[in-house]
Amino acid sequence: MNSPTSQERLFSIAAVARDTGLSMDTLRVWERRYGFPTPERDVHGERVYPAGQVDRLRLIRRLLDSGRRPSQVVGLGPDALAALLEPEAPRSQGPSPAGRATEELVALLRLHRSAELATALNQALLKQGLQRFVVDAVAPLNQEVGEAWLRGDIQVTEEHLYTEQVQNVLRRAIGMQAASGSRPHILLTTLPEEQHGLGLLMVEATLVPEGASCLSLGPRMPLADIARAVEGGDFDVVGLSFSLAYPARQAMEHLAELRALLPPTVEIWAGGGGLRARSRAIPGVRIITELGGALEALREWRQARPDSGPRTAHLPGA
Amino acid sequence: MNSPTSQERLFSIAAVARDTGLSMDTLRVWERRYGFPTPERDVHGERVYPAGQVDRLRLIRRLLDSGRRPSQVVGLGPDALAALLEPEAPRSQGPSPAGRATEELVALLRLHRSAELATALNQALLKQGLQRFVVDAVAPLNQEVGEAWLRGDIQVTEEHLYTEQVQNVLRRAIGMQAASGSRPHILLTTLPEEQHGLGLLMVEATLVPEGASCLSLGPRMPLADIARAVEGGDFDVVGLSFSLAYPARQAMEHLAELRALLPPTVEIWAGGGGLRARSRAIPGVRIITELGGALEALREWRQARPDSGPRTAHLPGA
DNA sequence: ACCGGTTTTTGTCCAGGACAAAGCACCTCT
DNA sequence: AGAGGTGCTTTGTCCTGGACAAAAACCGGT
Repeated sequence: MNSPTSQERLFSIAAVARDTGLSMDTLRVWERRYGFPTPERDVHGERVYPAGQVDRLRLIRRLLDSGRRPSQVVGLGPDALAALLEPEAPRSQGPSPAGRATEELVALLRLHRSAELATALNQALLKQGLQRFVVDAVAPLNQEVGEAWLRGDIQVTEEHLYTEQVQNVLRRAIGMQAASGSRPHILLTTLPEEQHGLGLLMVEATLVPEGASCLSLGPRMPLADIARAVEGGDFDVVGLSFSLAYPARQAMEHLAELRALLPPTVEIWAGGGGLRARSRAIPGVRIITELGGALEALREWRQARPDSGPRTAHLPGA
Repeated sequence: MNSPTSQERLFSIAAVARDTGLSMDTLRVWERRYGFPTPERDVHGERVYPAGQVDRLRLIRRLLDSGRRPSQVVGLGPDALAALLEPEAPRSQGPSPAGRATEELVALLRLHRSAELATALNQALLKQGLQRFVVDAVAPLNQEVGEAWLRGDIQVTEEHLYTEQVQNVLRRAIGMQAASGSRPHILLTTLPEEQHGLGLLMVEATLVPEGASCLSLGPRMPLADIARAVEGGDFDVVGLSFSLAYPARQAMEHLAELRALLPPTVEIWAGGGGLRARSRAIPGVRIITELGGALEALREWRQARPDSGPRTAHLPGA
């Protein structure tokens, strides 16, 4: 009860791993190789990290996520780290990457303005309609929030608040759409190491108005269970979302694995920022690089099976 | 493409850890101590688990969750494991613990009946009203689903589906309630190791109709960030939810830690199945053992500050 | 029957080594 | 000059086998 702020708090290696997203192995090997972090030891000889080093590790994590390599940044002092993080912003200096509306919404991302944020989101939804709302409002907001978080302009709490509010709006809107039962039947989920579930809702919000039957299982579904669900479920498509934070290498690997588990008649659509077109394509897996691509995939699927959907094409010609 | 089913699939230790919830350390130490699992080795000498052993590990995990100890069950053959899992059911043989309505809902928990499930949930909500819906329908359903999952009656996908649907219903209902802005201001979240976010929504759904201003940050918020949010946020209460799956020991520990971080004027309300009244109370932390307790806490808070809420008491007498 | 102390069980952490996959620079061939 | 291969460096993950503390189970005494 003395002075909780003055005496710096200490964290176990497991706690640090949780808070930073770095594995315990990585933390130990960095210490060995780069001389940072330099945890103290408790009575039992176990690593104990002061809060300052944890913060520094978080900065490093941000730099890694934005493309740097560990040898460049681990072991840099706090000031040097800050200097590296700053120049990120002006790289797209001209007209702000997101529209003005987006910026105004970001400004509402403070805890005491949550109600206003909800109102603004709902208004945008009403004005634009669900699909355009997702593409024109939520998607750029997502990106902006992500970047702001990378820069440290936004607190964890505010990022969570944002996620919650958008989720509320999207879920309500999706619920409004009557379940059509028409084809294709799409199973939506993410792989187990995915952290963010928002992308899933965005896809669902895009597809449901088109009359597709989406069944969302939420995030973090083991591969084997996806396969089992598809076996007994009469699905045409499995849709997967990969956020930017997704461990890049594993994505393709797991997709290939899943492809092997599913019957070839079931398509796999995979999308999201975590799938930059780095690797070559996997046969039988459709990579969707932007939100609109989901609509395109849907259209093509229906064209290939003209007997399925109730309202396949709007115009006979185009 | 030969025969994907005949040749058993192989999993890396990391994959098994993800799928079973056991840590890699635990998997290795079990192998050393109990002689199970017995993974093969790949070209590089790394452990490689056949699918059969992974399934067996999942069974073991269930038994551990239901109270057994590793020495009893690790190393048991598949048949012995199944025998142990079976007798769980008839223990509450009489009138089914959950009402009939609950059982009917559980029966809808199949992937191809998701629409019916949603409809049934919504009907129940309309009939009972939000608060009673949470207490009388969702809470027993939660428990029933949890038990069914433990017994293996329910697939992972179905459990996720349930969570998604209930979330949809609750979020919509909560959104309907106009934000009152009146006291108390409650910050709702869970600690980082919490897996389930449903409890949070249930609390919110209970409190919002009473005119409390709830701000939910969703699950998995680091302690430090909770403290930072409260500092600048004008909150009266921090509400935390602990599911049954929460690592029991750490709960009290972390609550004490959080209590030290927050100003003493801010109350902490903690509830959920993860807090069996095992340990002694922490001063300044209110442990809420059942859902109704949240309402009670709210009432007492307002009684202690008669000037705050707009509609504190309904009747002057009782 | 309950309670305090002792023993067993069990998960986590440690050190330090090894290696493959990814990234990167350089070089060659068309 | 660009496409593509080759070799070096970086980096995260996995390995072994040991140690130990917290929790659970046990046990004997009142």
